[in-house]
Amino acid sequence: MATITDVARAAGVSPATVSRVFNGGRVTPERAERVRRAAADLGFSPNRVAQSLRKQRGSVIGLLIPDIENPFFTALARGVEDAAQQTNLSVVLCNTDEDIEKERRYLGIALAEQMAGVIVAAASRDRTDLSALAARGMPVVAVDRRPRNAPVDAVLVDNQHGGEAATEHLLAGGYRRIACITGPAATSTSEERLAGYRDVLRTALHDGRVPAPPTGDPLTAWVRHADFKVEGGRAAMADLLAMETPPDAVFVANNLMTVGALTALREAGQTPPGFGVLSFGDVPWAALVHPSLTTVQQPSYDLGFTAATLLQERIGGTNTPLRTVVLRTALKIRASTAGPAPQDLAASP
Amino acid sequence: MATITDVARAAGVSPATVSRVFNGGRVTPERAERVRRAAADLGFSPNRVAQSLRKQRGSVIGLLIPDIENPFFTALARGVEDAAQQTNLSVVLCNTDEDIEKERRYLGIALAEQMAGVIVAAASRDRTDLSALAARGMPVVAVDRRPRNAPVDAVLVDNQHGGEAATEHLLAGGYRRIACITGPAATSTSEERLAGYRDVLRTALHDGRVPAPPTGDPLTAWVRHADFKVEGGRAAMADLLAMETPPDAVFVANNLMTVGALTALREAGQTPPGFGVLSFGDVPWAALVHPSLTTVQQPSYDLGFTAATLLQERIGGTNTPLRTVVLRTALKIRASTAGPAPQDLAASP
DNA sequence: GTGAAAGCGCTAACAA
DNA sequence: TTGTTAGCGCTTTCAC
Repeated sequence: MATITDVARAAGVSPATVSRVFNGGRVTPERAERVRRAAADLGFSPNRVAQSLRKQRGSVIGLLIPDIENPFFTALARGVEDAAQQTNLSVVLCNTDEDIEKERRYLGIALAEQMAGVIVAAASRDRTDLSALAARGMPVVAVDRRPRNAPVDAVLVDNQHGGEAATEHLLAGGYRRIACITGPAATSTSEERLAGYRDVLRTALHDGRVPAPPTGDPLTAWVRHADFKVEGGRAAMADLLAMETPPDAVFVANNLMTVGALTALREAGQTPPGFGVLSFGDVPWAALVHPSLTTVQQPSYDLGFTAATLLQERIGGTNTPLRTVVLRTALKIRASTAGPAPQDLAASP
Repeated sequence: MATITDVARAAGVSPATVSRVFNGGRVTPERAERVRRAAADLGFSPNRVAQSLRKQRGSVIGLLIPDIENPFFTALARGVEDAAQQTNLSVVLCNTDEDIEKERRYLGIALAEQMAGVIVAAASRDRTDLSALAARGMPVVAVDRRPRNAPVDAVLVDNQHGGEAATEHLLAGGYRRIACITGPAATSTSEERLAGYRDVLRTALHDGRVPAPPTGDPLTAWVRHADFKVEGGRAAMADLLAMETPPDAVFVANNLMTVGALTALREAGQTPPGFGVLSFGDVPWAALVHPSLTTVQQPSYDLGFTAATLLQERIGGTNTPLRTVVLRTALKIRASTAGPAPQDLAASP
């Protein structure tokens, strides 16, 4: 592998000059040309490791996501990658598996590899610790999920609003016993979507538009926390269906749990829209699901693209105050929430 | 950030001793303990960039895959990651997008970052160029797809056999006009799966078990090449259905194209098993697809795990001759190939 | 505009 | 077993 010194010798200049040619320093055109030719001849390409060591900063950005098998995050990753192309930073994808320990390890690696910056969808709102990076002055952008008390830029969606819109829509469709399957309580997105659900439901209960469940806190009885995975969604839905007074619709807080919930419904012989189903986030290959699913659409790609853009600004040295960008979701109405089955309507008082 | 020199000073030893403590050199227990304590106090963790520069080899392995949005590859990636944990190498995921140029860039980065090794699912059988890595002595393992003439270890599945089993099964189910939607001709997996289809079909034509299509080469008439993506599968299926004598079953060479093909079938008012559908590779969230799909199951996770294991052996310095590991696929029979509709049976002579 | 020289943090060869 | 020393390939003063 040719080094900068080899090129310098071949071009009859000093290594410093070669470096300048490749980094936009001032060099007379004639010598620059000689250097470039020599470099091409030798197949030289600068050693990024040496560059990183010397500059105390690499040209890789780390992207920490909790579930590489969730299409939401792969779309987000694509957004990050596309944005990163612009500055020829490369992206390292790290799958944290919703595991705080794995996440901690990867953050350590980011530090040890002197990465240029990190984009993180935090495994936990409270336990994700970004302080070491901050201390080192490494730029960090939080994406999708907001870690508490971390002094970082953030790119999020309007989760609460999405949760509200979803629940309103189910109410408007005639459903009266609306359940919610949300994610881990330690995740900001879970809680915000749930909060949206609760706010709308509270009002509806107050108005008398909706009956209270026979037992328990009406804002809790039909709520289940799961793990954002398919199997978790299935189990939660099965649990809801086994209740004495089961719900007649469900708002599911992410795409994979919706897949699980639909499976459980089918096993129980229920189908939308007789039983209403609304998913936060598009279900992958939803075209194959019948009936088509009403969803709160997430701008997953843009989430990634925006985060990478902000990060690159910081890496470039921007000193603006911390920014939080909130991207809009949109309710996409399809068939799965068209209204409860007639017998259900008759049965409700 | 504390350096090895800081730790050395704090512990009253030389930097070399500190290095030895962290790399398994011989150090008296007492001093080793002092070093460890000092390191802990200072929050020291070795600078991986400096390590890489000095050792001329990093602790990152590159994984180049053609489509990060395909669950087959994300499962494979998980396998790689899990295997890599064992030697605490980290994995950089690079999405080449089936684009030979992007792939070339990433291979260059692998070199410039002095990665420990590379696992690659080649974008092209003929045009993927691994020679620069070979020249540099960087270990490489090909996974899923075999690049031609590259002197590297490979981990593959028995594509041809899978294609044969699939076609046999459709024949046995009573389908008589079996189409094949395969991937790009430049990809080894496409061609091998197609070869399996053709071999079985050729025999069946010869035996007279199957009628030749009215026009064209019987081994080509019902074959379509697409791009391994959903939309490509949809278009290919639509094209097949528009034929004067359309097929009555299809063998689709990958999971995403199957999603597309199913969409096209639905649009045309056809449903399995009346129209037989068999997918090479599991369709994501297949549980939601009705009827359930017969598939050639791929060991995607193991593909990745095995590849990473081989790679790590090479990185460790194994000098065994080149190995090709072929993993078995398994035909998983479900409902989508249960046999053609009665009227079709009646109609065929 | 150019080159000489120092040094980023670490490890490996050698000497003690 | 331990320390000293050199150097991985690059960028960046600093002097010219």
